[in-house]
Amino acid sequence: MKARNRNLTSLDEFIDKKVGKIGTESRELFESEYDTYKLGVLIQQAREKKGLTQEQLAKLAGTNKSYISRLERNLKDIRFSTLQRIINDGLGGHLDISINLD
Amino acid sequence: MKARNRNLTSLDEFIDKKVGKIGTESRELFESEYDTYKLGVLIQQAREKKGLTQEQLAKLAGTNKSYISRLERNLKDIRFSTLQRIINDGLGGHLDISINLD
DNA sequence: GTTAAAGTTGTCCGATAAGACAACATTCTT
DNA sequence: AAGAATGTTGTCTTATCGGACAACTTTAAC
Repeated sequence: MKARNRNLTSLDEFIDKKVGKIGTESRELFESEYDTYKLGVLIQQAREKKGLTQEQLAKLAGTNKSYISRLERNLKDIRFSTLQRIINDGLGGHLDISINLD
Repeated sequence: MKARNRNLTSLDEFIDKKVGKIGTESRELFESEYDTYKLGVLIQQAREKKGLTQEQLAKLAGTNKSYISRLERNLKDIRFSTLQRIINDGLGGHLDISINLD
């Protein structure tokens, strides 16, 4: 969501107006909330691709379905190890991370 | 580190012997510890690329140098939000994550 | 070799992630 | 439409992350 591709879209302009320009505090908050939101969507998509229910995934990952539900929709924060456990043990997948210094 | 590329290397065989085969509990522990280790190295490399000291990075990220030191060498776990804050505010970069379902 | 800068480690403590489990809501099946 | 499966939400509790700051160690500069 950061200013990585230069061609302005109407969505970017909309967000600029709605939550503030990049760099402002309100925008930073929005960005980080959006990132955790994305994480939830990512997990949900992977789970559905695997054909698992939240309860099945929870069992495999050693947690419970209420946690998975919160993770997918309204989670505030998550530990790196928890994320890994869910992806490795639960989804049988692998988490790839990289740092992009723009 | 997971069995993603198929050509066996002597390092893989060494790890198999040393900490156990993939799937065993001891190996799982090793893998996750290795992943957090990698994360620390990733941060350190990015920091050095930016020409920052631990203290400078800490200031930018709103933490202190002792935490950065631990993050880079012997951290057990980290919150997603903390990792983001360090990369965004501290390094002026962006964290890219994706789930690889093998 | 001395001094300063940079990095490491110990310890305390407040904030919060995450497990547990029940109650409720939504969606699916027949 | 009823019942079952799946998903959501409230709340309590425990474990631990992360901030603070001091003391110590290592590295760099002169």
